[in-house]
Parts: sequence; structure tokens; C-alpha cells
Amino acid sequence: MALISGDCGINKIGSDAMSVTKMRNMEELAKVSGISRPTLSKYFYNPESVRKTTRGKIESALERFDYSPNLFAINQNRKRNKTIGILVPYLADPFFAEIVRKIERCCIDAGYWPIVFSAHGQKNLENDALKTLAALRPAGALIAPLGRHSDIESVTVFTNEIPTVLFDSNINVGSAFVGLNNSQSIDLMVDYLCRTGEPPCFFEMPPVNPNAQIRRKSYISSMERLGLDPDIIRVEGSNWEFERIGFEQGLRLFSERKLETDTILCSNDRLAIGLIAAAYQKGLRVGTGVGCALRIAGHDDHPWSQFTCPSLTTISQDYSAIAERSVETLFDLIEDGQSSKQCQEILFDGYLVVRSSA
Amino acid sequence: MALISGDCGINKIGSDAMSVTKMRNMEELAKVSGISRPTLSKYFYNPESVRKTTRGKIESALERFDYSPNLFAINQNRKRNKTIGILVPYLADPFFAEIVRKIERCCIDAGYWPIVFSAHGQKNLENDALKTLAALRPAGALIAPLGRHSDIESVTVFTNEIPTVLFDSNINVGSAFVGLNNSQSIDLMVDYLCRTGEPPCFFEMPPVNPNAQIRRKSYISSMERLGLDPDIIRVEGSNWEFERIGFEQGLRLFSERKLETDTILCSNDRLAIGLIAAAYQKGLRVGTGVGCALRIAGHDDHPWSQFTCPSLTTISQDYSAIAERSVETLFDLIEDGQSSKQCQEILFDGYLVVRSSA
DNA sequence: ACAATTTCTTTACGTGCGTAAAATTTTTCC
DNA sequence: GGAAAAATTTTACGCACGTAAAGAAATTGT
Repeated sequence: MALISGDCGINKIGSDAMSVTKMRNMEELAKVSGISRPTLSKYFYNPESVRKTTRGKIESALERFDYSPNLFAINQNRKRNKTIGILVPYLADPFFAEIVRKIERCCIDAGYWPIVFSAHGQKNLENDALKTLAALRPAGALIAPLGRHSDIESVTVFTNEIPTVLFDSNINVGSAFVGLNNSQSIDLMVDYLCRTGEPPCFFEMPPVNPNAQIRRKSYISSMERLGLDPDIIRVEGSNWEFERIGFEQGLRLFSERKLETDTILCSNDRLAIGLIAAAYQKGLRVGTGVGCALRIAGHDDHPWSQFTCPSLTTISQDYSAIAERSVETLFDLIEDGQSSKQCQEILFDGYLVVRSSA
Repeated sequence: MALISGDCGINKIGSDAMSVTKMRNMEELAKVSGISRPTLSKYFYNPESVRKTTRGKIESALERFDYSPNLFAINQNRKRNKTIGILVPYLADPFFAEIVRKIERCCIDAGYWPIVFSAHGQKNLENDALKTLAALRPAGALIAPLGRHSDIESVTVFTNEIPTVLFDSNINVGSAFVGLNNSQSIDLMVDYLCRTGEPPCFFEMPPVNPNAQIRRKSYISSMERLGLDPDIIRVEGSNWEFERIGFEQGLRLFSERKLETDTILCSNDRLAIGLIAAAYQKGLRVGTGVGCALRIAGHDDHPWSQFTCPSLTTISQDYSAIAERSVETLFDLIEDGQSSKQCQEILFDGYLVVRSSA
């Protein structure tokens, strides 16, 4: 695949880098290289597809003349184009930054061209991104929807046109979903916390997406299964500034001192990061050792949860597995012409990462 | 600008969203709407540019028929296209995630189409991104280079073809640079720390980019100006996992107890986050109050530096100003046909954010 | 109601590439 | 060395749009 990798295009010979003349299009390159344009076209699609001697001629021409095919022209004309759209709700969230990074790599390795969009937590931006994405007529799309704030109809319209795999947050649209088995993971954590200390209350994230609901429900059923009373701390706000929410709600919570347990299970790590900051400010020591007033657990294994004070006990999502499986599923969908059954759901188990906070 | 915003394209009327028939191209829409294709083309470039009655007809057709112009075709054919390439070294770094977010917004508001790339900290990926970007023949590009690991020649070749504004890290290529006045900001911090306690040593970031060098030099001259001995703690590693580096080097540092001052100025916030975690683990209390063993200061006002324990005293970069000015400068460049003088440098002053860590 | 102006339609060509089919050349294989 | 197979060239068309020019239609101002 010559789109991104490979040596074609930019000449990198030291001193005469500036002396290579620029080719305006493939036609010009055909003239100066003595190779016909259709053969060049084949070469740029896949260098291996032309005879070795021809390849040699082309590549030596590429050293003397600066040329790279126009991406817009390529993608307009290919029958099945190689663009993959990626849309996440909030790219500044390291969870998404990280998983996008892995997805991008999978796409590039498979010879596709990933284009990344972020909704920045806003519904209208998500819709805009969907429109732009549709206007690109990509081969497929990987979408982590905003969730509750998604315009379901826009997403549906999109998935009707473009083969789409949803990930992270399932809004039951499109042909497949890849995500975490929240009920398993929450169960695992509740179990661990009850085994090692007081049963946890549940510090809820703003209900921005279905995961919020599923995690709350899982917490409740896990507690009931153990014969315990669920205790849920609801939070206000519906934006994506989870650390701030955790921090501010935490300050209030600790001031009012109305906690009935010393153990708090947070709906996600970013919330826990804010909560730990609030506890620190209030002089409450977090952890499992002597002199600790509070245990705090998170969920997601956020890239920085190992650097909180104390380091955060949490549930790890297998980023690589989710990324790889999402991409694989999408490629299957693309090949099948999305004829397959409706909304296949693929869930990965989370695993417990015990650190110092609980 | 109809590229992203606006109502054209996806029909959002509730019940009959599925009943609208899809137009394959502008020609088809012209037939069913009774408006000629060139006029439609004008409309999609700028809806205001056609008469109101015509606009009404088009928009009512758009409600009955699903159509949005093919982005690849548009960008292939426009004389001056509306694509803006954005390239950052590491998108999972919230600093870049945040600034990209702001840059994107500026571009969209100006009617451009931003496409984001990340080098993920790797030289070869940066080169790949530059090639892909060049193949898009964008109107312009905003690039925060990797820095020391950038392939200067590739970047030079790129900037010779595409109007480019560099930001964050200046490798003296292209027509303009927008960034922070590091020597001013470090000076400000050194001054503050000396005024309020022991003079700081300098915890260096891996020399991944020129900022690392500039900040170190600034620290040295600030200290010398105050008649003090600079004390630099060098770190190993050259990757972008700054928290980990700060944490591991911090553990070693605190074990060996060879610090000659209780005040550490970190080259950036991510390093400081790791360092604070190390101090916590070693039982060293960070802050300015009684019983504190250590003061730690950062640099950049990382989005999460307010949630460290204790919250981080740091230098704030004005993200919005840098983003806006970069985009403005680029647009000037695009208009001028990049005829202007060589490598104009625009620096913003940082300002001190005093929190609890120092 | 008329000319002047603006907007629209018609027609036609350009963009840079993909792609298909037939003709030609080169390579492979026995 | 000749036939079969593979690769390449030639020719031609398609894609979905931008854009330009000339003429027709609608609008404006008086």
C-alpha cells in the first residue's frame, strides 16, 4: 500500500533534495519515466503488482522526480476506496486517544487510510462529523458514539449508508458493537472490595452514555447478589469534565460527611482522579493501610491511573483487544457487503488491577 | 460553508427519514430539483450566493432527497481547496489534544476542513503523516513537530510545497512559528520559587524537542542572574511517556537522597505528575505548608495539573491565544501566497499559576 | 413599461486519477 | 526456438465535481 508508507513521493537524498523537479500528475511522471500511466497506477496501488524491472525503473524515476499521487483523486475514483472514518466522543480523553492510536495502526497496517474525528463531547459536533464522514464515502467507519446525547437518527442514517462498527458505547445501531463486559467487570470489583473491606457505595458518572447506566445497574445487582444494600451517589452535570465533577462533588460529599461506608467505587477513573484530589484537599488519606480513611476504586485503567496519589485500583480494559477486534469486525463487514445479521455484540472481560487506593 | 455545518445532506425529519431517496450525485439532484448543476455547485460552496427563492427550492429538495456533495471530488477540483492539515507529535498528550481542539474550531469557523494527524512520538510516523498530508495538497498546514527526532529535511520539503505554520516546538523551518516565550516563563517561575523558598533544581525532560533545551538554558541563566548555582537533574529515555519517566527517576532520586534543595522545577507538568507520584510513594509530603518535605513546580498548565495531590503550581500557556494566532498567521500566509519574510516568530508570555505544590 | 442589472441555464471543458479492453511486447517454459 | 503465459502499452471512457462563457430569464430601478 503506497498511500502512507513506502519510499514513493518525497525524495530523501541529502544534498539534491531541492533539485528534484516536481511532477504535477501521473501523466508527467509517465512521460519522464517511460512507463505508461496505467502501469504507474498499478504500481501506486501495490508496488508488488508490477514486474521487478518495471518497479526498478519507476523507483529510479521517483528519485529523480518528486511525485506523490493526489489522495483526493485516488479516493474519488477507486471503486472500493480505502478510507476508514473514526469518530470518538472526546479525543482529549486519554482513553480514547489511546484506543484511537491503536485503531489507526490496525487500519494503516491493513492498507487503509484512517481519518479521525472527535465530537468534543457535543451533539452538534458529532452530527457534523457524521455528515463530513458520510461525504467522504469511506469504506467503513468505527464509531464510539456520545451515547445518550447522540442523535440516534443521524447515526442510524449514517450506518445505513456506511458499514459501521460501534465501540465503547452501545446505542444499538449499526451491525456490530465491540466493548467491555461492564456487568462482569463491576461484579469483579464489587466482589473484591467486599472481600477486602467495607462494601462500596457507587459514585456515579454523569449519564452521558449507556455505560453509565449499565455500570450502575451492575453495581446494584452485584450488591443484591451479596445480600447488601446498594448505595448510589448521584452526580450533577452532563459534560465530559469528569475530573472536575469528581473533585467538586467529592468536596461536597466529604464536607457533608454523610458517607455510610469508607469505600467508594467510581464509575470511571477520571471521576476517581477528581475524587482523590478532593480527598487529599480535605485531608482524608486514601488507601488500604493503617491511618487511611477512605478506599477509592476506579474503572477503565486510564493511562494515568497509575500515577495518582495513591495509585488507583481499577478495572483494566484491554485496549489492544478492543481496537483489533473492532477493526477486524469492520473488515469482515466490508467484505460481506454488510449482509450479516443485525447488531452482533462482542464483549471483552475486564480484569482487576489492584494498586494502592483500594 | 456547507462542508460540515448546515442542513444540507442528512435529512432529519423524524418519521420519514428512511423514505428520502438518496441522490448519487449533483446531476441527479439537479434533475429532481429543477435547478441547474452549476447553480447547485454555487449553493454548496456558499448558500448565501444564490437568490433566496432559488435557495428555498434547493433546500426543499434537500428535504425530500438525501444528498451531500462528495468531499473528494470537491477537493480535487477546487482551484484553492479548503483543507487544512494539522500534525502534532502526540495526540494522547492532553496538551496537544486540547490545542488541536481549539485549532480545529478556528478552521471550521473560517470555512476550512481540518484533518488531524499524530506522529505518536515516532519519527517514521511523522514522516508518513507529512507524506499523506502533502498528498492531500492542502491549502495550508499547522505543524507541531516532534522536534529533535523530526526529519528536518522531510519537514523542509513539505514546507516548500505547502504554506505551513509551526507551533509549540520551533525547528526553524517554514514561514512562521507560534509558541510560548520559554525564557520569560521559566524566569517567572524561578523568580517566584526563589522568592518564596529555597532556589529550585531543574528536573529536565527528555530532550525530545527544542523546548527542552530552551527551558534548561533559561533555567541556568535565571539562576545565574540571581547569583545562584544552577543544579540540573538529567533524565534518561527519549520517549514521550513523561509521567513514567518522572515517576521512575523520582523514585531513584528520592532513594539516593542526593537532593541539595527541597524545591524541584520540572521541565513540564507531565514530568511533575510522575514526580509527585514518586514522592507520595516515598512518603514525602509535597507542598508549602508545615510538614512538607518538598516543593514541586511544573510547566504548561496541563489540563489535569489542577487535580494532582497536591494541585500543581505551574506556568500557564494560553492555549486559545496560541491556537487562534497560529490559524490567523496561516491564513495570512495562504492569502499572501507565502511571499512574506522568512520564519517570523510569535511568542506568547506564560503566566504563573500558584496552586499548592510550590 | 422599459432598459439595466442580476441571476440562472446551457454548454462545454478541465481535474487527476481508476479501470477496462484490445493490441503489443516481454518473459517463461518445455 | 517456438508457443503459451504474463506483463505492458495504447486507447478510451468514467467519476463527481469545479469553472468559464454565452445566452436566456428574472429582478430591479425609474
